[in-house]
Parts: sequence; structure tokens; C-alpha cells
Amino acid sequence: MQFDNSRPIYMQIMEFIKKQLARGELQPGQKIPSQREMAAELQVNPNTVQRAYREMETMGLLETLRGQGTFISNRPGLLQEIKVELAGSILKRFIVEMRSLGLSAVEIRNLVNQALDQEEEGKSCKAINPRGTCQPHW
Amino acid sequence: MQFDNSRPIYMQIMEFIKKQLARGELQPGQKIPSQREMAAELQVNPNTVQRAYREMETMGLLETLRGQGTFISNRPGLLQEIKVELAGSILKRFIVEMRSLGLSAVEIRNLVNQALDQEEEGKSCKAINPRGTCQPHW
Amino acid sequence: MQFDNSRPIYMQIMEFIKKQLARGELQPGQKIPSQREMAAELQVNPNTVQRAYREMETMGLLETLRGQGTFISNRPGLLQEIKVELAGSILKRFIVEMRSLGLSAVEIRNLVNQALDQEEEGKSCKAINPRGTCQPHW
Amino acid sequence: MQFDNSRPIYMQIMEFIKKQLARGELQPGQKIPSQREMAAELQVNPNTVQRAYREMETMGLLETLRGQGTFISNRPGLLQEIKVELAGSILKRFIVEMRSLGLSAVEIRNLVNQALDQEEEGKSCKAINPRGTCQPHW
DNA sequence: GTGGTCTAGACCACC
DNA sequence: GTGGTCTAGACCACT
Repeated sequence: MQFDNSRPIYMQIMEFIKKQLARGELQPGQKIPSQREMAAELQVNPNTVQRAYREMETMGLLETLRGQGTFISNRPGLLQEIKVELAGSILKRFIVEMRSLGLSAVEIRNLVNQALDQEEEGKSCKAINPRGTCQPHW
Repeated sequence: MQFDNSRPIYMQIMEFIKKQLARGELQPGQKIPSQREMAAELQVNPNTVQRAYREMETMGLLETLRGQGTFISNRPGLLQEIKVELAGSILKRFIVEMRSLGLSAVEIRNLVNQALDQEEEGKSCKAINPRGTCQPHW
Repeated sequence: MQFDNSRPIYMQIMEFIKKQLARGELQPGQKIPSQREMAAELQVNPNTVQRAYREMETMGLLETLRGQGTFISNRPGLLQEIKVELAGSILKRFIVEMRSLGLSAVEIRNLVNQALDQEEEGKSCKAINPRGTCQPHW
Repeated sequence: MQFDNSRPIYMQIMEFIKKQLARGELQPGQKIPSQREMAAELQVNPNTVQRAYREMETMGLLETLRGQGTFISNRPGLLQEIKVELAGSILKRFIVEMRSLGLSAVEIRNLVNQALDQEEEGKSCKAINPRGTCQPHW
């Protein structure tokens, strides 16, 4: 894994795990790599991994059992919370990037709507005409 | 600059220059660093830079004058094209990421609308009450 | 200050500050010693102090401003929360110690009631007869 | 063992031995370590240990047999006396600490009663439902 | 083996 | 000066 110098490594590790969870690659209750293993894999100091794990435990995302390992919490609603949080940060970054191109709120809204509409068309088109000439417009 | 292993470096260099252009950090007609300079700065093989420059010249984005250097094209409408292209790729990535969280088109639409509405509220709020208790709702 | 080997130092620092706050020696909004100062005073590594400060910030007890220092939060109700928390831990320890002497719940209750009653008597006694023969019974 | 700078060490040694007695770790009639041994173990001057032993002998807690060593007294009722004394000092400290948080006698009384009641509930709960959802209320 | 704490010392970002 | 992050390496407690 590659780290971005602009943000703390421990935060990137947190996000890495959250994304795995949101994508279903990690299941609630599942054991995650030990601090030492993760540190070796990411080529990072074990203390940095611990910081990430500890913060996630404080947030109720992980549960640690001394001598046994660290586990994804199986608190109900966990997955939903994480997805909402990730969606929020993706959305935020998206809007910042679009605005930096000089787009107005109305333009952003229209572009999103177009893109989603075309996605829908794409699906229905595919259903009717699997190998047809149905193409996105841009 | 950091490169992402998932895509060819020359493409990332192209995107890097396009973004500078979209943000106004580079102006049409302006000279950009020589291939050797750019290669040294990015710590990349000069051939990689050359490939990026060549493709951008093909696309009408750069113009090379033998013995003088490489310049941002002066073609009218260039900036707009680039912005549209960048907006398209940002939008595409955004929708892929949101979908990977399991969100439906309707949900994405609603989230974007909410976020943009709140941005507006934030602005008016700020105008009236610069350090007030104006907070985002989520 | 002396540290007890049985509990982590950072937790003892947290308790130290909480007690100062409960006793009114620290006021909400007040600046507390910098991490380095506190570390020098307590003869502890700055990282250990930082851990204590960070956890207290997470709990909403402190607020840190980069480049300026660390401050007692002035969130309303803060003092009350801390007092309740401290009272809980004092009470817990008290009951454990009393039980380890083999005392039953009823006996503990009676002893506490006696002690508080005598405290009251002591006060009224003192008011009537400042240098009298008013003595505790044990 | 750790010593507290606020009180004389010999008193802390006395309390240390009394607590061991109250907890049953020392039995009436049992030989305790020699002054030299105890001094070495606690890393304290032998004179300090001697002072503690002497005071406890005066109180009838210890008995010294020249050439044989120092023993816990066999006097009947000794254990009970010690427990009462320790309970008194624990109680005193408890009330001082609670008062320093600004709690009134009534409040202290209520908190103690609550805590003891919940302890009872906990026990019955445990008896019926060993791993159930029985939780303290604060 | 696991996680938890602590130190020493480095470098950074902010004010 | 302040707080924030990171490393390297130590020792401990638990299973």
C-alpha cells in the first residue's frame, strides 16, 4: 500500500480498513491482522498501526482482546454508520474538486443527474439489446 | 509528486498538467518545463515524460516548437474542453465510489442535492453571522 | 508527583487533572501546562503526557489549539460530569476495600450512616459548645 | 512496595501489615519476617522497621520473643479490632474524598445505598443469568 | 504469539 | 514556542 504524505498514516490505515468493511471484504466479528503483521505488510512502525487500531476501537469499530487479537466489532448498525461516513467524505471531496473547476452548484447537480440517467439507460439498453449500439454520450 | 501504481505514469503526468491548467496555474501559450526538467523534477524516465507530452500534443493540448520548447496550446475553447473532460472523470470516479458503497442512483442524487443545498445555507449563514452556530446537519 | 506502578501513567495523569478540576483548582477555559512543561514537571516522556491529553480531548474534557496550547473545555455540564465520574470510582474502591475486610452490605451501610450522623452531631456540637467534650465514638 | 511521601514510612509499614492480617494473608501466632529481612525487602532503613514493630508491639499486635523472632499476637479479638480500625480509616478517607467533591451527607448516603443495592442485584442476576444483560445503571 | 505502555529522539505544521 | 506524527526499540501482561 502507498501512503499519501498529506494526511497522517494512521488515518489512512483507518480509512483503508473502513473501505474494506464497506465493500464487504471484512465481516463483523472477523479477526483482522495483528498489529505486527499489519505493520510489516504496510512497512510501517507497529506503533502507527496501534494508533489506528486504538482510535477505531474508541469509535466502536474494532474490539481488541489482549493476547488474542483485534476484531471487527459486531455491533448492529456498524456497517451502515461506516457507509454513511465514507459516503460523506467521498461527497465532500467530489464537491470540492468540481468547484475547483469553476462549476456552480446547478451545473454540478445537472452533471450528476445526467450521469445517473445515462447509467440507467445503459442498464435498460443492455437488457434489451446486449451487444447493441447503445453508447454513453460523452 | 506521488504516483499511483494502478495507472500508467504517463497518464498521471497528463492528468497532473491538465489539473494545473484547469486550476489556472498554467495559462494557454505558456512555456512548460522541458522534458528533461520535468523528468528530473518528477524523478521519472525522460521517455515517460516524452510519451505524456506526445499524447497531449496529439490531443491538441500542447504545441512543440523545435529548439524553443513545449507550450500550452492557444486554441480557443481549450480550457473549457479540459474542464469538461476532468469533470467527466471526477464524476465517473465519484459515482463508482458511491455505488461501491451500495448506494442507489436515487440516494446519490439526494445526497448530492443535500450537500449542495447545505453549502448554499452555509454561505448565507456565514454572510449574516460569520462566527455563528451555523452547522452542517450531518 | 508519584506514580503507581499498577496503572498506566497516562491514566494517572488524566485522574490528576480531573481531580484538580473537581476541586476547582482548574477552571473551564483555562490553559493547562504545555505537553513539554507537564512532561518535565512529572519527569515523564512528552509522548506519555500527550496520550493523556489526547484521550481527555476525545472525552471532551480538553481542547487543543495547535501552536497555542491545551485548554480545559468550557462545555457546560463538564464539571458535574467529572464529579459524578470521580465519585463513582471513589465509591467503587471504597466498597471493594470494605468488602475485603469481610463486611456485609448492611454493615457498610450502617458504618457510613453512623459516620455521617456523627459528622452532623460534630457540627452542631461545635456550634453549641466549641471546646466541649464532644468526641467521635470510635 | 511503594511509599507515599505524605505520611511517615513506619506508619505505612504498620498499615501494610494490618491489611495483610485483615485479609487473612497473615495468621495470629505466625512468625513475620525479621526486621533485617523486612528492611531489605522494603528497601528501607532497619530502624524504620524497628519503629513500626515496636509501636505494633505496644498496641498488642505483635509479640517479640528474643532470639526467636517477631510473631503476630494470639490475643483473642485481635483480628476484629484490626478490622474495625482499618474500616474506620477507610471510611474516614472515603468521606473526606466524597466531601471534597462537594457532595452532601444525604448524597453520599444515597450513592452508597445505590451502589450496595446494585451489587445485590448483580449477584442475584448473575445467579439466574450468568452471562446475561445485567448491567449497572451508572 | 497477542495487545499495551513507555522512552528517546526525530521532523513537521502552526502561531 | 505550541501540538502532531512517526520511528526504533524496550519491557510488560495475557493466552
